[in-house]
Amino acid sequence: MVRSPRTRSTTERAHRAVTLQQVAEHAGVSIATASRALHGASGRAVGEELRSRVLAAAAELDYVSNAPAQALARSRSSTVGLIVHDITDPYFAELVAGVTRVARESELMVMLAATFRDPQLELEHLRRMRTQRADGLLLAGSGFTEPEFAARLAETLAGFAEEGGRVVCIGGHGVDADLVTVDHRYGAELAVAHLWELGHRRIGVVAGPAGLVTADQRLDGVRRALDARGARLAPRCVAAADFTRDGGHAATLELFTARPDLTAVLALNDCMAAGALSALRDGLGRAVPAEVSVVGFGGLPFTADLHPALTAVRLPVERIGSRAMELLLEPPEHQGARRIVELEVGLTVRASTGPAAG
Amino acid sequence: MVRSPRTRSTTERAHRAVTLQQVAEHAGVSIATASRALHGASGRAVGEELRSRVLAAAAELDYVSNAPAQALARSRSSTVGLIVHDITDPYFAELVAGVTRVARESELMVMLAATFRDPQLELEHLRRMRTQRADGLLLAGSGFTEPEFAARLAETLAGFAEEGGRVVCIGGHGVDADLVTVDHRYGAELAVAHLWELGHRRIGVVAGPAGLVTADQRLDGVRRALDARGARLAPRCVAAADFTRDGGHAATLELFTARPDLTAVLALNDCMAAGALSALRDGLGRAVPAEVSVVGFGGLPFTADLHPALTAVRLPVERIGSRAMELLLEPPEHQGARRIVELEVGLTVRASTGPAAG
DNA sequence: CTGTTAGCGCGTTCAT
DNA sequence: ATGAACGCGCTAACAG
Repeated sequence: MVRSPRTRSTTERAHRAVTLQQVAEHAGVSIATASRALHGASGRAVGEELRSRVLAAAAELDYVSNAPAQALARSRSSTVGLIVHDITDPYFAELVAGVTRVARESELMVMLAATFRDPQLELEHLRRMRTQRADGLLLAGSGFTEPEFAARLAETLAGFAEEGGRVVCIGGHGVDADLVTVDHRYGAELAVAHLWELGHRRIGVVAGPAGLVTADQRLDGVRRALDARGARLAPRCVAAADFTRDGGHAATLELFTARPDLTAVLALNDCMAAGALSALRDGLGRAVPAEVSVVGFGGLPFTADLHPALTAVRLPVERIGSRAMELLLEPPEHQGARRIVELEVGLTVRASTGPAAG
Repeated sequence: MVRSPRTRSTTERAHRAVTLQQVAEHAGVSIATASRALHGASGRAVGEELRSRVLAAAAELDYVSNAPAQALARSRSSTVGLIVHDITDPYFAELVAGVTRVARESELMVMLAATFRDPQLELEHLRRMRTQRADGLLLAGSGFTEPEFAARLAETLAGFAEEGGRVVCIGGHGVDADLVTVDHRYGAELAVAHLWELGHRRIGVVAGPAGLVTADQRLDGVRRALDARGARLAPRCVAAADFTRDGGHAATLELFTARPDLTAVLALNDCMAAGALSALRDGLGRAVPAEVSVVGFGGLPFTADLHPALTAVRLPVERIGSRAMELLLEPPEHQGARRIVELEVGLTVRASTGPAAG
């Protein structure tokens, strides 16, 4: 069985890896038997005798199966795509941890891509995931409300689904796909209720960029919670900025410039809350919580080490990630029905909130 | 050209994706021409006329190339593997950010895996990356000094390299591969020098688990820095624990139980430093920096928001990640020569260090 | 239980 | 410049 010695382009791999073919020859069996012995599927079991001979041969030759070839033959890549906004945000890091944990247990590879909240980039990554023929897609980024983007996203996802790919969204999306989320509005309600009970009536909101579903939901929750108490969220009581620490810092300065009389600020994510604390302390010279109370959103571990320790809406982030991955794996029972998993939110009260100043 | 209608197993993708074949037919050209028009390689250029017809057909049919098939045909997967210890550690998150940024620019997919500092898991992931025929491997985890593991690691990497895969390590490894790192010893030296100048003579070290190359190097740096000043690092002045926030907390308690007279503690990573601060404040009731000074290692953004703001050895983490990815892409000029890129470390002095108490 | 064989979708020689 | 045909490594029918 002579192998035709085609010349190789320089970009090609230097030496070929051991193939199933070689294992089969080495074990003196057919290639099919080798495949079955190694993966135990199709055509039922293999005789004990041959099975062990194949395994021995594989071990001896240091055989490593070729996933791309398997993917081609089975039209399943054993790979899932995970798209996040910003991995340096502990929220997404934790999410990724949850996803990868389940993925490993299921012997799936995770392809990671970050959008940095750029819709264009998101579409680009999506396309790339399609190219890779990912078996599934976890969308933790996205959530842009901009209509044209939403349309293109829906289109791309439809294409992906049509080819048999599964999609699970994390956090609110305008997309018709399975969803793992929390009740962001209720979370905001918890935060407002807490502040309200402490006597706060002038509450500012450090918000994320407009046009992100999750951010909008949280803000909406604040609004409704205040409405329910006969209060109103004045426009000047909301400052929007990047969903980052520095964004939170800037937004807080802006907020207190417009409304120096605020007694509490609710940041719509943990990173922004960290920025808010810093702005209040170093930029504005307001004591927390003596003069101003601060609440975060997420409640990730690092918020316990902020100063003062942050009161925050608690999201089960690792669970969100792992549940999303699980959902991707469980075949949907009812064809076509959109599955929605809503996990619980809570409030972790720590030192950054206190009674409203006189 | 009748397509044999094989029945599909249920695990297979529902509907086939558009193939190059179909694009070619739709454009009325051969499959080879379609391929060339779409990727512009091999057999030189394609006539303007046909080229645009192919492009139009591809767009019309929403053609998305099949990466596994390409990988099989070209023996290149356009995929790199990235192995980290713990993504929830901001250090690794930042590293991942650097890697993915460059990967995107180079149109490469990144497969992420986390070891949680389990050598077994690391080997398992490595194998999986081989299976995927990753073009390259970025090893940010690993760094275990345990001989048997090192041997198996070397073996696996050798196999990977033999098949044409490239490997770049991040941080010290006992592995003979290209390396991007910093001078951890010098970083430790900076920290010790800083504390020494402030008058500290009884310095404790909150160390990571033994058997990690990086941790060992940092500890060694401390040792040498103290030696150079005629001091000694007593065994009881070193407490080891997990490289995590809680590990740092526990180790600090242990440290001060054994040596209540310490005036400074150097944590060998940022997370542990966060734990140290918490232990000193809440567990031990020692004021920082009035009674005890604390230095971290990494200097990631979040350390600025700790209380007090952390003095830390500053590592260019994002750069480390991006340089590693770049190194993976640059073909080595001198065959066989191991490339080592060493990036600069510095010291960020903030509020957690001060003069040694009386 | 085991072997034979036909594709999976694409890149790439080799003719034309 | 274009097309025909082979093979990449593997899975899954099908035949024994």
